[in-house]
Amino acid sequence: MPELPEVETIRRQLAPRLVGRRLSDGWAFESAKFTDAREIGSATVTQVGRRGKYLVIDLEDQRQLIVHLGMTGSLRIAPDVVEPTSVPYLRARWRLEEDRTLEFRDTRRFGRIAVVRSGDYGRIATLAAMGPEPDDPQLDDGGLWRSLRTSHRHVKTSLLAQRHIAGVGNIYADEALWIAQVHPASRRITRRQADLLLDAIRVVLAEGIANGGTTLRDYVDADGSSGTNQLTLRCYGLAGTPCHRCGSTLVSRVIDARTSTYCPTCQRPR
DNA sequence: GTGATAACCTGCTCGC
DNA sequence: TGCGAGCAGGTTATCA
Repeated sequence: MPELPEVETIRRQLAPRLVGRRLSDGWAFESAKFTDAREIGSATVTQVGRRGKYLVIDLEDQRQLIVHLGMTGSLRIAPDVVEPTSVPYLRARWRLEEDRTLEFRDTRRFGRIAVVRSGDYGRIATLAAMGPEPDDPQLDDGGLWRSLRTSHRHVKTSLLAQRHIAGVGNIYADEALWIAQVHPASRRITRRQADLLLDAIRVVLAEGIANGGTTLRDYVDADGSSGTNQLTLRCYGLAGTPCHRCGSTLVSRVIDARTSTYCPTCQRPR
């Protein structure tokens, strides 16, 4: 389930292989989520960027190819094939030179592809309203706290909404909340808790990038390799095991339709 | 405008 | 062994 570290890992791998190369002959699986892939025509890649969990590929003609990997999406350079439908779960494909293709596979079809004029994200509501990147200085000095104060939702739900801070998903939210000792269902957090939470988010995302992402089941990078960050998780998916900090048993609870794991002792609700 | 909830989608796990 | 139900979860749409 790609979050910021997984998307950033893929971005770093794809950038040197795509910049300066021409995409052409886009093919798409028959779904409105992917058919924009056909709109590329023929265009040279000038930059491979990222915004939150979205890959943003700049094209020479002032357009951008936007790719969201959803839960099971992968983007990689692969050998060309005559018949795209013969490739399992292939949802989009663009030809590169030298009999290579850029292919997007997505088992569950939760991903999305869009081609837009540069910066025109009106069709992609989450991207249009995306909050600052985690390393953005505007989150410092209480910036995250002030933003979270505007919402009365559960703090974890706010983190996942992408409006207050970009790129955090279920795994890294659970990890950061555990480190900061904040209960995921808190509706109000203190300035100090928010500061600790911001630091924790930065730590877990940096670890995730350093470890090449978290592979629980589907995620692979642009080389088809799994990440290793799942080996360092402190909380996510560990319900029923002892808390590394206090020894209490971690518990799992559904909060706003998202499974959340936390320590009932370290992370007490306010 | 905000918050809550259902739907999308398919492979995997578990219980019978 | 085989089948069906439930679960996983990021985003969007809909409703209150």
